[in-house]
Amino acid sequence: MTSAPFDERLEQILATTAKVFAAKGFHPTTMRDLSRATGMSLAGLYHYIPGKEELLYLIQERCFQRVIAGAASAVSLGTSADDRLERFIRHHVAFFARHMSEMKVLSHEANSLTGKRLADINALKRRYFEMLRGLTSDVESDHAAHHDPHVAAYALFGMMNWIYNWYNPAGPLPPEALAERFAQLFMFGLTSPAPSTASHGG
Amino acid sequence: MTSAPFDERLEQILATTAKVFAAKGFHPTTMRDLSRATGMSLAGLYHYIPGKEELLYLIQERCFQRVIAGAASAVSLGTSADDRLERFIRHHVAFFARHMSEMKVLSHEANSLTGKRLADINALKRRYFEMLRGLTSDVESDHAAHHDPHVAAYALFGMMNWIYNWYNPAGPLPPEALAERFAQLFMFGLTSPAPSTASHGG
Amino acid sequence: MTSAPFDERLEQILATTAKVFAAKGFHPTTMRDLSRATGMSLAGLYHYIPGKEELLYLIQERCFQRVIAGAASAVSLGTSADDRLERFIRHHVAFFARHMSEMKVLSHEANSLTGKRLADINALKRRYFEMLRGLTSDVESDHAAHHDPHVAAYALFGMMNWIYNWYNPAGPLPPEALAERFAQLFMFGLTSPAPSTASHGG
Amino acid sequence: MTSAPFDERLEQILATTAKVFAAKGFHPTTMRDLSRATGMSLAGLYHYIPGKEELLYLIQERCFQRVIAGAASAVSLGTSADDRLERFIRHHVAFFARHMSEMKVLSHEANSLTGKRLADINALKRRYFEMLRGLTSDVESDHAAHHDPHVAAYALFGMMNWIYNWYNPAGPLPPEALAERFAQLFMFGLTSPAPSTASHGG
DNA sequence: AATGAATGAGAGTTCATTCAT
DNA sequence: CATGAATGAACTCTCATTCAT
Repeated sequence: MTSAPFDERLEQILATTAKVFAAKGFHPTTMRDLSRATGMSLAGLYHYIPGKEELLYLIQERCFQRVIAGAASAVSLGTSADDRLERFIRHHVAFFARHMSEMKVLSHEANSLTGKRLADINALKRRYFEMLRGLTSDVESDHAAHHDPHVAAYALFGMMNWIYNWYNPAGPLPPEALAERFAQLFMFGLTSPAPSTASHGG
Repeated sequence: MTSAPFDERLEQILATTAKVFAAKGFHPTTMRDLSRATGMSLAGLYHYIPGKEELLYLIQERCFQRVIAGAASAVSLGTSADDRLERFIRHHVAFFARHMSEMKVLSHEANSLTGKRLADINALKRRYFEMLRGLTSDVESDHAAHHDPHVAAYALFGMMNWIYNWYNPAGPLPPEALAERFAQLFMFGLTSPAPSTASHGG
Repeated sequence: MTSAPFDERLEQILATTAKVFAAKGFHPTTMRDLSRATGMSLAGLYHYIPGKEELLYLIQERCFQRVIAGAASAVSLGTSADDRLERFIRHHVAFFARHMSEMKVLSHEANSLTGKRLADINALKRRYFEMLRGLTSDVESDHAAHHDPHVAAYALFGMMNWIYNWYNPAGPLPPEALAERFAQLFMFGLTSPAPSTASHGG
Repeated sequence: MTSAPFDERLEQILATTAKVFAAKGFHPTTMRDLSRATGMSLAGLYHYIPGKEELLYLIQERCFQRVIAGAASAVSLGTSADDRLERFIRHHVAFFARHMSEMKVLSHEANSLTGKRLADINALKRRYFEMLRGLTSDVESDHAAHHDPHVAAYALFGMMNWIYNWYNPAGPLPPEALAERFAQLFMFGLTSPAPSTASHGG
């Protein structure tokens, strides 16, 4: 049983494709690039997917389903509004760091899909966004800080999604530290003092 | 002498092109799209620019020069580190709102250039980034909040540049209000209370 | 032993293929179309035939052998030149109506074969044509109507073979009636009166 | 003024294309074949037409418009039903002989178009068919030969359109003689005596 | 200054066919 | 006997760009 079953092979293709899309962008990437990167023939790729756009769709769809599920699970363990928001942030950043290519493709190629595929992904995006908006809204309520909560949610997403432009998960700043910094920045702002290390234990 | 001079015509072309690039993306936009949008013949366009990539370069280069100059001028009026940072934010958001297309092209097509053109733009980007990093660094110093300041700068840029994904400057939230909210969020965090309206007048 | 023997299976394939070729044309039909239509896998088809062109060849070859044999047998019962010609016409039209797909493929895809296969089919075509030419020639001799007899034969074939463009055997005009009308038209022309119904009985 | 204007060039392309389509068939013909046959680059062709199917459409549409106009004009000179029908036949055959390629493409590629283009051509085809059906109907009335007149019209079209399968206009039988023979066959049948040669001179 | 015409290179996709299992 | 997987070759069409006028 040397030949991998269909799904496994498709998974390989999607993983490789995500890397190439992340590196070159969806439009500049040619099917021939993907053929080369996957080691398959051009026609062979079409055995697994009906076209280039479907590749992008599959990458985005799977990735979104996973972040959404992961976030839901992470948030469910929270004990307070603040705690839940922080868990959301930690999860998002950690997931992004672990799936850089896919998440970059999700963030950067948001409008490279068309028609029904675009609509599908946008529906997922809305779900994910609403999740975060609920959390920021709750935090603001708790702190009697009443603002338009969708602005805060978008601000946070911007902060977090922008990282594909600069962050290297293998660099000196580990994802957990980045997540914590983001959480602190977003909750308490730039002017808040660095939390004492002890505060974690107490 | 009904025909506009060269530079004026080029300006028109760049403005129109920025809109089309913003709407469709750089790669999906064809020279024929630009020919149609500008009302010029395809060959006519080539009298003003040597190629499609140069259009992108010119849009990005001019736009960057202007934000940088504008930011420098805005910041120079600041009376404290906090004030200077807030002025930077206000300026960036206001500029973005006034030049949505160009700024989206700047943010989204950061890697659509190649070679020397890319290097040129990246140099400008670095200058602009360093400007903000200096400001966040100063604010942190003032507040004895010592963190890696480039993370904060990137976070703020992410927050602000992400707006091309959701913000409508002509909608209910005017750019000034958005800028203020961003400034407050970034400086004091989500948990800080809404500033009293009186603070505006006083 | 539920699986049909090789020849039976081949027959099914040819019958299905003829329908698809008739409906879509030889060139636009893909092997995948045939795989779908026959319910077999793509590779499975290749167990029965060496390629797409062979399918067309087999359909044409068998069909031609049958019309030729049928025509010979029908004509052999004739009692006069006129009678023999009429029998040929009746047989051709009836056969066409009973094997619409195959006959359309024969008529319409006459030049979709290449090389030896084309030559083979053309030889059969010539044989069939010569048969009819002999008959029209005899009729003309009998009526002292001397013309180039191959023109008449081609005219009649045109009249009869064209029916795949318009005739529906399941419609109001049954094949026998069509054949009779063609026979009358061809023998006596448009201006001849309709034969009295009585003439059939007497 | 060495370069031919757009329309003239398009005309050349259509003429050449008709020949190639007639020789190889629409589907087997590749755009590269047409590029070679016209002496233009592949991309150059697309300056004149939006795609391969449009070439087929234009060839069929123009050809149909011309036969229809020519037939109408020819028929209008007729002095009796018989005369008008004969004129129609003569015109059709002569036109076919003069425009063999286009007429073969019209006859043989009747269903290679799709969608609106197909509908358009089918509308023209109906018009032309109705023209002939009116004529055969009138002739039958005059001769008190009452049959379903559309069968006769289809028979005649079959007779005439089939010629692309065998007739060579440059061969021993000139188009006028072929037309006359068809007219005689169709009006009076195979059994009618050859018209006296004198009738030609007098 | 401006353009219609033209093109080389390459894009995504399809196809008939093969082969290991 | 049957098939999923795979592929080389080729297809239609598009693109950024050039050039004669």
